[in-house]
Amino acid sequence: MALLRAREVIMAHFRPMLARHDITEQQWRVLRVLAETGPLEATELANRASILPPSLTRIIKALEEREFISRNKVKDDGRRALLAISPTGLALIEELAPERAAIYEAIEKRYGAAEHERLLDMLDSLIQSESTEG
Amino acid sequence: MALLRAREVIMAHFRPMLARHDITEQQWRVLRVLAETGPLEATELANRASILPPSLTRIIKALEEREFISRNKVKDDGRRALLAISPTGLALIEELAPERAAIYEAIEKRYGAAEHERLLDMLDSLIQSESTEG
DNA sequence: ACCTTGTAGTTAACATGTGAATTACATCTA
DNA sequence: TAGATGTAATTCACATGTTAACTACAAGGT
Repeated sequence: MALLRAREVIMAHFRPMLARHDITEQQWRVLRVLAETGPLEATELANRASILPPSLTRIIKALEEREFISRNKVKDDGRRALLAISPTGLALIEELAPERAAIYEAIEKRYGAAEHERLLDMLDSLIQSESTEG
Repeated sequence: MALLRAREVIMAHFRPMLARHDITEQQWRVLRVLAETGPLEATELANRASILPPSLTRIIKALEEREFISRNKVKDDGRRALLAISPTGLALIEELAPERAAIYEAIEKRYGAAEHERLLDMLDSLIQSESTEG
């Protein structure tokens, strides 16, 4: 599957950066979503980060232990909890942001910025066509 | 990551089929490669199926126990072994082939055959541009 | 022959993917 | 208000992804 291979070669560029800071790709995704979107409940966070609930439970636990995120129970509903990125977590994201941008720029330079954008559009279109009609 | 989501929505169509026959996506990929290419050594098989060696070791073990594949040591080199699909495994692949084709046709119908092909070309191009210069 | 280096596979340890079952809580309804 | 149903999150069991370490064998050099 071409999608699988494409994802591999792209992520290969980011792994060294993530390894240096001792976080996984998924933990990074969770932190980025929280940094960009603000506090979220677990279900919404799982959707936005494309992570399944069981995985998210474990990731939250790990990130909480390292104090990258905090959780506050929602009043009036004992099931839900609001997850928010902490100052420490936010600092990490911001520290990685320039490197992340540089890596994407390098990819665009090799592959072509226009091609890159067109590819993203096509992928979004594919996702839409499949997820709506199902 | 758009690549991740795209892969998810595509694979979602195949999962019910695979679950019915009690094989995983990766096991299916291994069997397909062996069916299409003929007997291979583990390293080559891992590359073609985009599976890492440790995973392949486990998958081979599982497929061997179910007698979907066979392994024969290579003469003159005690490290290598030739992996080949068995008649049982081949029968499974051939049984699934029509359904697989139908699913891809349905996707092309929704998404557009030309778009589909263009997307594959772009992905291959991306893979090339990253894996060669890396 | 011995030692070094390289290669093919495997094992280990930990994180995530995936589906099913379970818990805790909400809500609805009789 | 008790019971049925629905929802959010977790837990369980197993398969894979990922890196590092390790074993087994091969090839070369001394």
